Amino acid sequence: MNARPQPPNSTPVGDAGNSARNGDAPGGVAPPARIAQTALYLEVAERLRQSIFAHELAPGDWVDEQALAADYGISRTPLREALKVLATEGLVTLKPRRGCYVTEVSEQDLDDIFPLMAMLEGRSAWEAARKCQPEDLARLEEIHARLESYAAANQVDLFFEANQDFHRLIQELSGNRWLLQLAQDLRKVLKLTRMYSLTVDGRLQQAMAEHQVIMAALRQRDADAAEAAMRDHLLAGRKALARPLGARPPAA
Amino acid sequence: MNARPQPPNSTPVGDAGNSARNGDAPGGVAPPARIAQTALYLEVAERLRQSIFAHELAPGDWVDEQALAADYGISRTPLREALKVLATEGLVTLKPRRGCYVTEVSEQDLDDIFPLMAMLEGRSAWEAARKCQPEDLARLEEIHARLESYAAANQVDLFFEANQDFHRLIQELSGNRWLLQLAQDLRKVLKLTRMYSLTVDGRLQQAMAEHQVIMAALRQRDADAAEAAMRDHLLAGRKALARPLGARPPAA
DNA sequence: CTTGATAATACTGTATCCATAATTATGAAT
DNA sequence: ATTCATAATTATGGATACAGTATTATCAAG
Repeated sequence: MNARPQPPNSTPVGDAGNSARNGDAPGGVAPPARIAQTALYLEVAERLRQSIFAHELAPGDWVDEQALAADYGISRTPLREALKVLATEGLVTLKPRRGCYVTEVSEQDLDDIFPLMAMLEGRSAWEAARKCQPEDLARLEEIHARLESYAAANQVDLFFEANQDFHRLIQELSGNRWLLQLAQDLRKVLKLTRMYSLTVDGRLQQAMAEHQVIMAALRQRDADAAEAAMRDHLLAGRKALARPLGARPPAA
Repeated sequence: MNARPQPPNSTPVGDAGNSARNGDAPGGVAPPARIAQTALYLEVAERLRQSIFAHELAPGDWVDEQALAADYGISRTPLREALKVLATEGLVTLKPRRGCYVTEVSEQDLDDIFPLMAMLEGRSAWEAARKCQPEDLARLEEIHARLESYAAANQVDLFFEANQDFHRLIQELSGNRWLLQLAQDLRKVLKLTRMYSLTVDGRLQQAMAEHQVIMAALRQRDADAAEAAMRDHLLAGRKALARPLGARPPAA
């Protein structure tokens, strides 16, 4: 029992899994322009995540601490702290005395994770349907419209981004901080696979059709229907991912 | 793309959230007897969790880094790394430049978390019912029997421990590593509340009755029934917790 | 030529040190 | 007497230095 500097003025709980990002030059050293209010290790963690998602650090790769520290223009200390965070999130694996490796996601992992995501996102949709206000729905409609145009133009990358926004907004609308947290943790892991499913044949159109059902349920504020639609949407996503895995070049 | 020391020999993924513990003297310095294969920061993290669950570090408390480091007989570096991990788990809150505080769980948080736990543990029971083998069931029966005797003797602490084992084993039997991970993350947060619900009136007996239903479903390998029973069990737990919160002395 | 042991190298893990920012205490002015 | 401003103290955040262990390369023996 101690509270020397000051008992926290009733701040309920911390947001683990921040998303700080700054516009540092990718290869340059950090100039003294760091007035940042956000902890360095969190910025580094986010930057590492981006590198991992972009497969600059590919699954199975060894993470060279001093090389990265030199590259980022920082010392090893905040980098190591960031790696601890990513390890807790499951993005990297820390082997004692052997270093840090980017996590590899197996087919089994996907089979395990997708049903969970379906549950969590289904629940999000359920809660969102009950709580969302007209202005929330409007924001969803806006993203939905963007998705539509991206799908029509076959803009896979933009579609992917907007799709993330769509799902994330629904999770936020659920108003359940913990639900959001869990879903995002799993999504981070899924992003390791690069989700090539979206590039498959008519997956974009199929996804849009599924989104339509979700939107319809939300508009009617039918929680059970929204939950079912979202769950089906996720499970369909797993199926689409099932076929092409392994043999799919980046196609940049 | 780099893999200098050695490409990880196909180890799929790391277990975030280790549970390493050694028998160090609580206040003594760590002698050179550390041949430990487990990283120090993980040991420290586990020790901090125990302190938090035991309310030696109570919700809202400030965590004094150097005092703790001195107490543990280590430097601040591994302690800080451990705190980053706990922050990611949601057990503590790191405020930039202001220090580290033990997370406080609100009533709202409980309302958010319990339905999630009900979902996750329900799913665990569902998967466990389909996958469990006779020997697995035997282990469950053993724990179940212990619970029965503890309940009869009103041994709350022992009951609590065995109850954790019961739930955890079912989650393990689900064979879904990610499901286990999510459920345990949430359970850690719930443990912050000390779960006084078990001490209330006939809650132990009620919990046993609910466990009976779960066991019956598992014996018959009825996945849907097991899921429903587990879900109801968790939600009943929330109700039991609803009344007495706030006014419940430790009663050591 | 292959296989084993030994030495060298390099990286991880921990400790110590320094700078910066926040909090607190003290003093002065209203 | 109360309040605001300023200075001192203290803790956090980051960098650097050091120790220990794993890996790799070299060399010798079979």
